[in-house]
Amino acid sequence: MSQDGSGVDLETSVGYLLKEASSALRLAMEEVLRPFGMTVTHYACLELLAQRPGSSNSELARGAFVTRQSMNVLLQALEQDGYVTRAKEAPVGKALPTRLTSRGRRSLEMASAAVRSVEMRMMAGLTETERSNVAGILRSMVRSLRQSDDTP
Amino acid sequence: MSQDGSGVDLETSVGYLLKEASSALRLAMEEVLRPFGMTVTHYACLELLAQRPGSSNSELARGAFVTRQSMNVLLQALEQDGYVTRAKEAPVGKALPTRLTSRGRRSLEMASAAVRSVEMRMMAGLTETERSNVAGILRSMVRSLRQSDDTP
DNA sequence: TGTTGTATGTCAGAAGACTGACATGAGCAG
DNA sequence: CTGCTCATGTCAGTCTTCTGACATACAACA
Repeated sequence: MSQDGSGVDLETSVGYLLKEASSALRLAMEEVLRPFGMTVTHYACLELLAQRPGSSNSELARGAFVTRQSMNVLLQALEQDGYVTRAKEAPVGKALPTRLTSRGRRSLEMASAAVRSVEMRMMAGLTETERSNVAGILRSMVRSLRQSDDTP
Repeated sequence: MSQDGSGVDLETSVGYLLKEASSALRLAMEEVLRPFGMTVTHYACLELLAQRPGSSNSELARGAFVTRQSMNVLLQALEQDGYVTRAKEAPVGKALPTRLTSRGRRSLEMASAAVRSVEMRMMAGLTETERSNVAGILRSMVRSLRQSDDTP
């Protein structure tokens, strides 16, 4: 409708659509997490800790797709507010294992239900075949994008 | 592998995979745009203006998935650097039509080629059927997510 | 006419994330 | 053992984006 060969047609560009989808997802998640006073990264951190207890700051940062500096700031706040506990000494290296407190677990439980409802809504408009393909497609794109990304 | 019913399994969660994919795309785009001294939002703004000349600040903001306040800051910088021109008076309402300068067009041309190469790489790992399905899937997810999002 | 609602541009302050930098600890080659 | 590399934690400063707020402009309507 708007392209003649050069340039990127935003209407059909998968990159643009991907950005749009992630933006919509982010908005929807922020909306359901707001009642809990929780940001998306905040929630991601707790969810990661629930599935991988004892993760280090750097591991959590990678899992939440932020820098370890950003995750560090968040972890300090979460510890101060009693959602997580961090080992005072590193059992090995410098990595300090982090774990959820019972308060963190309770908080996560509610948030997780809210987030699940968003994901359900997101998948609701897809056909059965689409639903079974989407994960593989996204994983393939990630793999391709990282091809010559971390090999400079 | 890690879930028993409650919680969100990050390994298979489409929401998480979507976030991961958009993060990878963002990183890859930042990498190819850095040589041009251009951020992703910066590029998105120019690309939007190329396809929809005369767009207003608010229209550009919606197209780039940021707030109009953020886009306003960017536009002021772009105008000062000579990439765009903004009408001094609104022909109708308050919206100030914005257009690319020749410098902006030249700058976009190079950036656009770089971004296209990233998108090509992203699609490279997909099968023919996946390639023809991905746009529809993303659009469906966006539509579902916005269902009761802007109807509070 | 004037009132109400919606959309826009813009300023100011706050929050979140990033880059840069430094020190520490582990692993490995020599 | 020593030097090198890599990963980690953390502090500091900066940047980008967001939220909040206000004024303006048009449209719809009583």
